[in-house]
Amino acid sequence: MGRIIFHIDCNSFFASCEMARDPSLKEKPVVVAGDPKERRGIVLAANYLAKQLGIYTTMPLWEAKKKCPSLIVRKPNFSLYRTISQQVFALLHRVSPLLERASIDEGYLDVTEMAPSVHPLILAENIQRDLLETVQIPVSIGIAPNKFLAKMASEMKKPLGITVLRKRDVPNVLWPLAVENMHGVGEKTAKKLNAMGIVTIGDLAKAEETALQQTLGIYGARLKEWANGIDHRPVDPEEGEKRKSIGNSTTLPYDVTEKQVLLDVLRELAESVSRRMKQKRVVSTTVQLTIRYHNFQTITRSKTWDNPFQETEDVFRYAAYLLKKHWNGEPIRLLGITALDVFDRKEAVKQLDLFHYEEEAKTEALWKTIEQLQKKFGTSVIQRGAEWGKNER
DNA sequence: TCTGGGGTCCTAGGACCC
DNA sequence: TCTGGGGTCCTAGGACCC
Repeated sequence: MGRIIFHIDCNSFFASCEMARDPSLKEKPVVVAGDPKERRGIVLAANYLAKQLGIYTTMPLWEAKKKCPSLIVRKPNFSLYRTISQQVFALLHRVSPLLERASIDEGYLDVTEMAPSVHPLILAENIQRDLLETVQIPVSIGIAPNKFLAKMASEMKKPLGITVLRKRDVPNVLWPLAVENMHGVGEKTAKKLNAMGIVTIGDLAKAEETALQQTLGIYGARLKEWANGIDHRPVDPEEGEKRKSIGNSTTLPYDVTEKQVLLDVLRELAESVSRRMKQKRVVSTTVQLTIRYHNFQTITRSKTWDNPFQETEDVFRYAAYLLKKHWNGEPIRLLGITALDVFDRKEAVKQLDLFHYEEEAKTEALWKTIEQLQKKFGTSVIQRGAEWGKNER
């Protein structure tokens, strides 16, 4: 039995959020971008009017303004985006709890079980209309038998598109596309594939597996499967919720060499990471420090400690240790702190308890052995529970 | 006038243990 | 007086995505 998977993708999400909050922006070209004075002047999101003028995400803001002098620029407001994202997912969750969050603005829904009672196309139209009416967020929806095809389908019609992609459509629809249009193929992989003579998704689908394996490793085999429309990954609600790391980084307003300034920045980052860890009720044993130098060379250095931590003071101390140890003294453009492999605080308590019990069990076993030896040889040199101080004197 | 900030997954080498 | 092979953990970095 085939599955029916939806991929729901919010169109120009940050820009849509700004327009939802301020409807006067609707007929105007809008981007969300940071402050160029703080060296954060790149486009994070562009609405469709701005996109029509050739403006795209990651474009430097000055370039976008050159293309459109009347461009409206909004500072990013992440708490607004998180709030609206929650509203979007709350609505999707009411459709079905088989919902996996893939990022702040996209998710997968497994509606296989609903198919007998409602036609998928009607369902998709309802979802799209509800989201537009209740939270003013336009979405595109891809409908397909698996996650990969659903993702590819949602990309095909924007904004407010609904696209069905069946397995049998793959040769006609997917294979003619350039390989870099495929989800999972970035700049580097595209270059490698092109060098092997693989230009289209169709070429990839028919490529020889051993050759792929050689240049791309295990990833090559997966890409080939996807290119053939095969993807067995389940829609897993848990997967989207569990965090594996929590980090914060910041580009500094100028390249910094003063140690005290760097430590002040680290403290602020540590506070933020610690606060977020507490919110999520997780702890970690590994801190990673990211340093981006003035020339954009970026290094990461990490260290694992014995005891789980969560407090600002610990995060800061560990990050400062890494900075002291690894900074080569050159001007720094960006600093970041990440708590890696976070886990539930309750697990940490359990682990500590287990450790405790284990140690106790070992001690207990040792005493039993000693008691047995004493029985056997009839001496009692060692007394259980003896007060060592007294005995020694 | 260059190039944000939040993540995930995979690889690979060395240490260490058995 | 020559040097196996598997498993796990730690660390660093690359690629990708939104």
